Amino acid sequence: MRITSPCQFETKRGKTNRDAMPRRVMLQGAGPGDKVPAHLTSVPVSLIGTDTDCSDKTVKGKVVRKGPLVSLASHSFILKAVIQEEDSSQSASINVVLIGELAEEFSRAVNQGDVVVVSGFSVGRSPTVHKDGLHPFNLLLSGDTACVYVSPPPPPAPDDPSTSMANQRSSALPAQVSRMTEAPKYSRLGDLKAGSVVNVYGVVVFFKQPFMSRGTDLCSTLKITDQSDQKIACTVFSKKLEDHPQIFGVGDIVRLHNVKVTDFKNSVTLMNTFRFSVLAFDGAEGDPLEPRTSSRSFHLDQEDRRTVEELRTWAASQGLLLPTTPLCAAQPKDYFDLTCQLLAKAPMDTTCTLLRVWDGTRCAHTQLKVIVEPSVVDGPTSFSAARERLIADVLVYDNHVESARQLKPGDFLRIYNLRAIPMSSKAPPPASCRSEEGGRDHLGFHLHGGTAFSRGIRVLPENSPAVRELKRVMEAVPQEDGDDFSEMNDSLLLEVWSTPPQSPEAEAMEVSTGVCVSERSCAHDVGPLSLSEVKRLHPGGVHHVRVQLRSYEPVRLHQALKLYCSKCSSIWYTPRPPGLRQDVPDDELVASLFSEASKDPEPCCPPPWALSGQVLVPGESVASPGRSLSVLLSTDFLCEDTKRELIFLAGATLEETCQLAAGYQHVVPVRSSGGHMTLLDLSAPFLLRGRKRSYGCKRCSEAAVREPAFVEGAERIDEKLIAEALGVEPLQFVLLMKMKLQDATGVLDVFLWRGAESFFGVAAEDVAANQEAQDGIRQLMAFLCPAGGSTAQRPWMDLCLTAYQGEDDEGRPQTCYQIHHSTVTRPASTHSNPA
DNA sequence: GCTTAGGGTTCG
Repeated sequence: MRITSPCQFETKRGKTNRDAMPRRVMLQGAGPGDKVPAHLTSVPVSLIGTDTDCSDKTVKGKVVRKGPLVSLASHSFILKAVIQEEDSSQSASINVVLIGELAEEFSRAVNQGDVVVVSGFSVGRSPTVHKDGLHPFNLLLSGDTACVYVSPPPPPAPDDPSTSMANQRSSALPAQVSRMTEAPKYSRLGDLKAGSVVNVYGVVVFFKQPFMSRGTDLCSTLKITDQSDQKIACTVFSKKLEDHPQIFGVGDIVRLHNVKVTDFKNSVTLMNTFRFSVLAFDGAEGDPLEPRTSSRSFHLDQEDRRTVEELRTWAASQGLLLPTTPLCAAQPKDYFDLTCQLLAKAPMDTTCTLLRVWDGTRCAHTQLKVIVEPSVVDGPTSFSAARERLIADVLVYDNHVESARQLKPGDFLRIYNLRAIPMSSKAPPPASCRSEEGGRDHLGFHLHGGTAFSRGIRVLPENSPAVRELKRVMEAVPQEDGDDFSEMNDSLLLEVWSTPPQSPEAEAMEVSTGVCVSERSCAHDVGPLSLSEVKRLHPGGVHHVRVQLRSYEPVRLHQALKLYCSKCSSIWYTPRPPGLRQDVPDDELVASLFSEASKDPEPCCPPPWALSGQVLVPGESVASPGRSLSVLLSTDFLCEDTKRELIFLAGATLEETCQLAAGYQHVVPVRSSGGHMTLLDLSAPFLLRGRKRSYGCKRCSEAAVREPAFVEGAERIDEKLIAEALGVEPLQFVLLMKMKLQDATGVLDVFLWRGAESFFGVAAEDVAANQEAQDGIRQLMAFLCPAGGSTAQRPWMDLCLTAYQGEDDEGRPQTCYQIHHSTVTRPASTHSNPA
């Protein structure tokens, strides 16, 4: 999720001195010392357990998953990967956690698909075994002895059409060289030099579907742009359709590898070279980051994702995304792109095919219907009268007849540059056509021959956002003929597509309908405004609106949970709440920080104010009996009532720490370092209280283990007191969402942040700690914005918005909005039991 | 063997 002011995002990127770094990720065949030492013996993954003597052992496996490189404080890194044993008859996978420089080097030098041999590891319990179903233990690689030996993947089979770029390079070049180019550099489109071969990202501003050239190949042409604001043409020639970019529309984002920069008529042009590859992405912010490619192996890392997100944000700010037009909005003489489903098709003659399509909306104009012989129709030959009113008859000509031949009824299509042709009522339509009713403005839909203006047809995959939206609209259309359906008028269908009616009467009608499910708690004496009125006003005001929720980000709600530092105003990504997925840092990473800290305990003398002791971790079973851990107790808290309130715990795993946190009021995880106690890295919680975990700001904290000041008369210690003593600036859990609101006059993006807790009626801290609170928010969002529901089904909300001056990504002033003083009041029926 | 295209609305 991207937002603009008032919040600043922290980008967490460490720096390391690469020249000073010893190489411990060895490329086999790259030089001396790159071979796995002969005295090491390989151990099968299935035999790994905590009793494995790891000192002279190696584990070999293919890297089937490589996680992002996550930076910790002190310029250190952590990275998680999964390796899979290839040779064993029953394939076994195990998590590998790398820490420090090794993690950074691994991230740079190892790709998914590589075979690695690891040595110098230790074995720990995998905290994610129940979730990922992988090996109950994991391999921890850190310190000077840990080493990774890498072999490039085997060369691809000669008949494999989806040969990856990495594979080609690995087989064509020495390993060392291939790895140097493994993290590709991308050129800005403003910096291209003729004659060079480059990798680029760009937003598509023009494209043609692949078409047959006069030569031997299919040809695609693109025009792309980026923040340097150059529009660069790109031509792809290849006989194979799968080599071509899969562009669905203007605004898509493409990543091109190995394109040659040439000059044509004093303009820079890009052309594919023999190592060319392309990925395409949806261009809308918030869409899944699913690359479209027919290559089965490609490399996409965090940096790539970040680049795509940046381009999406930039493209949105430049208005580069062009929406398609629903049938109900098609006007005579329009050229438009139509996203639709094919119901039936029929050949008319050798140069013309009829496609019968619908998109769930009804054309506002009387349509020309094409009469065909039922025997030549592919698909149903007749539909109910109600459905028939929603069907558009599209005639496609010439080169598009061949594309139409490949289509099957049921396919989801995008038809580019479709023409709505007004048929004059004075000149009678051709004999093969009849109008639905007698009328003046009959519309015919034609896809003319040629490829100008992207003209063509493309099948969209079922999982694409456009098709999901299309299905959502279609599902809202009643299935049966009936009175209710015949009552359904065009304005309702327009509303389903969220195309605002223009007339004030329509506005008034819309605003007055619907059940309202929220209330304002503010005392502002202002009247309700429409969104279009709000947008016309300058920042600085407070507005009351009645709106529906059109969409929201992040869709994965746990990502709305952030950690906020009130001192430096940074918003940090949250650690994953138990049981949910999160990117950085997740529970596995937090767990490995504990594991790392619990290894090789150095002797450590307790500070004078503390007493050392032992605590027994409750054992789960005979197989894993409880063990004793050393703890420090503050002497001040040894008196009768408070002695169980604060303990400093060293050498415990995350799992053990959580178990102890259930029995003690306040648990501070510590480790010994250089003979004295320190806190763990601040990616780990500095304090656990029952299920609640407290985190500190990496920027503002100066952590040290110190005795909390006992406040005279205070009955209990709390997070604040402990954080102060430890020099930790505690982070606050916050909820942050971006919502797209709509009313009959338009849409408006607003933030829900400061007002989020009162909006949802829940504390962010509780959302972080318990599943019920998370489920509650999820249900509430589903109620406000039901998946598959029509706009008409969405409840209305009375909201109070504050408008303020923020900045966009380039620092330009932009009016931002936040929801405040508003609470959703759900009807009783939606208070469903989470169980 | 190393081109092909190099956008810019229509027969119907």
